[in-house]
Amino acid sequence: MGRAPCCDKANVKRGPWSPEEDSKLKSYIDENGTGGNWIALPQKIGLKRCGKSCRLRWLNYLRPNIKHGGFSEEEDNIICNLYISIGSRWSIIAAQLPGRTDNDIKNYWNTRLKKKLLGKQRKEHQSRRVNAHLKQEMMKKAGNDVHFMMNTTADNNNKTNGTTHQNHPQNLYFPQPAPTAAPQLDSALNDHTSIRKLLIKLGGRFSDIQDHHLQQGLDNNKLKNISFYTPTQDIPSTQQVYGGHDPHNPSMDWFSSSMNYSTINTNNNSSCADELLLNNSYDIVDDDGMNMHDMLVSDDGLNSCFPIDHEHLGDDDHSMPALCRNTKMESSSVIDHYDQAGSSSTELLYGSSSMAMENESSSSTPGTHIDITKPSSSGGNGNSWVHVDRHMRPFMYPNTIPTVNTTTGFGSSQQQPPPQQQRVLQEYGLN
DNA sequence: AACCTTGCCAACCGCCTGCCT
DNA sequence: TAGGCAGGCGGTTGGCAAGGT
Repeated sequence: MGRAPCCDKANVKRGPWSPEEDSKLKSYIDENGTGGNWIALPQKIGLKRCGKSCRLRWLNYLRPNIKHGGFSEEEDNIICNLYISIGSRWSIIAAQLPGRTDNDIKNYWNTRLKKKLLGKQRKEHQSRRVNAHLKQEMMKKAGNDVHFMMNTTADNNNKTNGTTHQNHPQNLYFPQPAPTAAPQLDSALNDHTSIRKLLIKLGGRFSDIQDHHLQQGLDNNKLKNISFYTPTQDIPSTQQVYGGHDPHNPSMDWFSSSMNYSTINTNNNSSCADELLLNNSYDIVDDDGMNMHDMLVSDDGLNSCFPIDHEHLGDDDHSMPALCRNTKMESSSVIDHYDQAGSSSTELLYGSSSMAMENESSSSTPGTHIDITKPSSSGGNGNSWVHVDRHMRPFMYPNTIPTVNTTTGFGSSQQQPPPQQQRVLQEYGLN
């Protein structure tokens, strides 16, 4: 036996609201408020509507300062960012967008934004496949013994600085061709996963990184120590942004709206920890110029990681670090190294003693190279180059944004969000 | 012109949560 | 402490409009 209905459905009107009904409801609430009882309200007004229906009508359409349609790019970004972090918690998302209702955002996401993003993803996917194909073709032509970048320490000082680092690393060696191949989405990916993968490429980060890596075959147990931290400094004062940080329950990750490859001042004597700016993400590009994925450097220098997207790697790239955990970005740190299957294999020594930084004479030269020395039992030097480019500092979310009460609509700046929402806001550091 | 498809979105449904008695 | 009730919320539906055939 189900729950009793909240009202007598036989005696209530359903369907679209008439202007008269709207007028009655609005004028009554303007004068009297709801009286804290939506169920009783329609009887007071003489409306043959369910109390819940009245509440919804008020919240979604009649209350002041409601905006409909015309979502801005910034709002899109915020919605995407929050969706990545907390999923379909529309009321929470709506609370961060003044004038927007959860219903509006939900509809907008389901009908437009999701498709818009998937459309972008198709283009990216298509472009990536063409790039990979071109790379293989070029490698065949060049021969296996030819390297695009020399990786011996002796060569480092002789390199011409900055000549290959000006733009996005994916463009360094392989010009971006016009897409010609038919788009092919990975049929194994469901809608949500596709969006998440796309949003990673757009600069977002998932809090539930376990899910992401599990999809790539990594052992969940190996990921327990990974933490992402939300930056807390250098918040742009003019940008309306939101967010939070809970090191034990990481949630609000970053969303970098664009790339900006900045300088990492490097010299042979400095440690990597000094040079890789904390709270920034970096592209990791292998020595073939292929973008492997992003690296995140946390605010305490710990728990950096290299979530490598194997989809971008060629067959010969699987020996590159798939994931590095508990990494302190300084001298002689050891990075756990997992292969694509998630098995712990070798460790990478990552520190200034084994790190030969490309000699960059000018601080305005974007990018740097970091030599990751792979220790071997024979003591040999298994150098391989990764290219590190700094992303633009992502916009971050201070905890100072007043919560808009979408649930009552009254005196929104005065009232607290309902308990459920308060709890979730607190959980995600949005209160 | 008629029919069909698609997109959009207002409104509803039903479950969950928290408050009150 | 348990049960009832109302609020809150996310998923889903249904109707309308626009576009396509």
